[in-house]
Amino acid sequence: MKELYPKKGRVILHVDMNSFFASVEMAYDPSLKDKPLAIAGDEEARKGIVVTCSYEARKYGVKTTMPLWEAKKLCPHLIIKRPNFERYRNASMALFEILRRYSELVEPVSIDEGYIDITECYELGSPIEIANDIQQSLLNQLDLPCSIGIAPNKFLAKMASDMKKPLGITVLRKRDIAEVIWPLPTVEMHGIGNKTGEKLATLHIHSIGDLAKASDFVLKAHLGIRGLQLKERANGIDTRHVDPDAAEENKSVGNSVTLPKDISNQSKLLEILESLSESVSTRLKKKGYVTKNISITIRYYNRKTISRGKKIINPIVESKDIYQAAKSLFLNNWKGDPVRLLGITGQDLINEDHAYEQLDLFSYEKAAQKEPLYKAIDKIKSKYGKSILQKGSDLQKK
DNA sequence: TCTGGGGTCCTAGGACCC
DNA sequence: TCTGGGGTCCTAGGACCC
Repeated sequence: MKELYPKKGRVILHVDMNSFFASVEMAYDPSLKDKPLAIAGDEEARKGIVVTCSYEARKYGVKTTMPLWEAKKLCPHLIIKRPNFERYRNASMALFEILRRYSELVEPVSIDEGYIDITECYELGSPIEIANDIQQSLLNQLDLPCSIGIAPNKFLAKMASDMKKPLGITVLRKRDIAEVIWPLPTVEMHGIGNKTGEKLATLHIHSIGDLAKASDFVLKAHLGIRGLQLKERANGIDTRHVDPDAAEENKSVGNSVTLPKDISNQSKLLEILESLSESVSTRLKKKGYVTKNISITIRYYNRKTISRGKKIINPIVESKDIYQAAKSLFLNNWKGDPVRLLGITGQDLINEDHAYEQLDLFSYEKAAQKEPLYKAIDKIKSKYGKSILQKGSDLQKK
């Protein structure tokens, strides 16, 4: 790893697709081009918020997360489409394939953005030429527009890609920071949201420049170590590497639904938990995980939201086991108030190939202490299937 | 007329142990 | 007649991002 990152400076690109979902829809149906388009859920089912919208729609003031009724008021002829995530995932895979033609060091960050380390790609041209080439390729081959930031590190590349949209290419050097970045309000900074912005304002820190010069002591006291990190970023310092494997591993897999109407009926709520268990189970299996921690989320009629979770000794993945855990969490914590949203998340994920190692250490020994060996094995067999039994018989030999 | 769904990371506080 | 000071693990919640 070290030889990949010698002392000399890096050249990092941040590629950020422009209004990605809307652009994908336009690529599928060119008649939508140059029209005000919003991707949004079903209003009747209380999912009517704008997920993404075209630049044409933005001219009317339509914005992401805006309720649909408000967007329609601003732009009465707004075209509305339901999200089609399979389409977006396919487009996403295609675009990262294109990016990997330029460098192996591609790190997807989300469905529509990623970093590329092109430090070693001098034979492909200058950084600006490479960025241009990437932008044109995505446009010609996928009909998808993007903005690209070019900088010596991830943070500055990210800030740079935000500066010109759509179809921008922006170079941000260390020496430009004071002029370009420092005058911006703190909330413009990646990593600072409204809450932190407000907090900083009470400390008389309004611009990114204020943050860059703020006292370590004050930042540490009010924001913890995160405050010191933000200050470093504000000074253009960011030592994170572009890691192609970063997005490979999941830390959690969850599903949630906002209900079309608030529900107080227990058996209906349990039915919903059951179907959520199935989708979480399916997704865990598809990704090859088992989980050691199930948590549920309950959002009430008044939007008050709680989460309750518990560790599970024996990793699980079957939907009936997930449902079992979710159901008991729910019954132990729900007091009968109308529910707006339910969710189930599996955390503490383990690759299924490693799951039996965990079994060896925990359930197997524990079960064996309390009951005859054959019974313990039966139990494990019924829970985890034959593949585990084979590992179990290996154990027996020892 | 309200405010989706998928995640990650961090932290505070309690339990527990030495 | 007073109750230290670590460390770790776990849970719940908050902030942030796309």
